Amino acid sequence: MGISERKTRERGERERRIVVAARTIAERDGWASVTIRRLAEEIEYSQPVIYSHFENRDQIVGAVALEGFGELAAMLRAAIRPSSTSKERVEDVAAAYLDFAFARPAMYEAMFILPTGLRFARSDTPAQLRDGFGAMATVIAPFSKDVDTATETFWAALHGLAELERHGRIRPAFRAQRITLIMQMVSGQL
Amino acid sequence: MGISERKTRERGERERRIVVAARTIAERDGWASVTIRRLAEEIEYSQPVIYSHFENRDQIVGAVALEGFGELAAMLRAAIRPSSTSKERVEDVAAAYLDFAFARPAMYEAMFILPTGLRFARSDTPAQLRDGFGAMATVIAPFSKDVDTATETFWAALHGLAELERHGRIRPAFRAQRITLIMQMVSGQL
DNA sequence: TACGTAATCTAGCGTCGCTAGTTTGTCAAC
DNA sequence: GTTGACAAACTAGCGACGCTAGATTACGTA
Repeated sequence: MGISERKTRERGERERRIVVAARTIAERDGWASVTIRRLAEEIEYSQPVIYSHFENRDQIVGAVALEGFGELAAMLRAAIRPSSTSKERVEDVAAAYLDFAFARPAMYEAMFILPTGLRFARSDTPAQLRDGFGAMATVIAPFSKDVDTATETFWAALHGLAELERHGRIRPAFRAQRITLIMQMVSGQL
Repeated sequence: MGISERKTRERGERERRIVVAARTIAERDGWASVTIRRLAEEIEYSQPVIYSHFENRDQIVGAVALEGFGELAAMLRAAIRPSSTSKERVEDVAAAYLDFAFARPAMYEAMFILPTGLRFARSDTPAQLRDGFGAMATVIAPFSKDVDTATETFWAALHGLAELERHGRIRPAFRAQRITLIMQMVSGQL
């Protein structure tokens, strides 16, 4: 009988609609506007139905963030062109990272600022969470013996640049120069 | 007549008590526990009194954050020892910055994560907000022609390290190695 | 057709930020 | 000393939040 399969499928589709609604509202009106009541209205079910899909609001943010990590990883990988030099690759990945952060501020917030219940560096950590790191590690590898530490530092530098610029605390006009300095850290020379 | 002076003074003291209470509660129970109701109870006045001192909750967070910027600046300046080499100074300031972030997570959150209504890079920007940057610029200056950009990048790297480690996304055990890499960025050689 | 379970809903609890409207306190003029 | 005006502080409550207990409806199975 395909009945229970249909139910499972419909349930999955409804969950998707919740996540899509959360993301859409967040990107248009900010995360403060993503309320359980509003999501329930959006999917045309009552509020408790939301809680049959997610334990709490944070987990909904987490579901959106997980999508974001997948998309960030894809963007970083896409930025790596085979024809580039090793240095250009690092530069391109850095630029792609910041582009992502500024083009999708709500998504970036879900991924790095808001509580999400996501667990990093564990055995059950989803692939999306590892993949972005992997993309960065790929371009960092040629420059470092301790790739993990170098990648962590590279990532941190990019994250800091994204956050401080997003909050208006460093000058947007000098973004390229700052990336150049990051390059210097990675490559060990200018 | 000293009556109005007394009133002004008492009003100022009450405002201090609000800020101190907010900070104390935040450091003990997190910012979510800092509610207007709780602050009112703490200072033994009704809730509207809080709003005669601050426009809204964000401004209270901002007042605490402002204190934090002053204290961070002081800690960074204290980390600069006259006997150190230029490189050691950068290293000491970096370590002091991260120490601050990890020792006072609630304060760091108020300063860099939460909405505060504070305005940076403006004519009316308070001295505290500029001073931490100044301390970093002091130790960066010997290594760079464009001190502002280099300091921004240094600051961003430290902020990123603090945030990613605070959220458990990079390995605490490798903090020193990451600082070494930041040094490399600053000094242009290992 | 009757039943038991699963799915969904209504209604509401406790809490939040914030504020309208009222009461209380204080000081100056008569 | 009484009265009136203004400032200070209070009570009470609005609308919204996350979340949930308990009632109701829909539906596959016997």
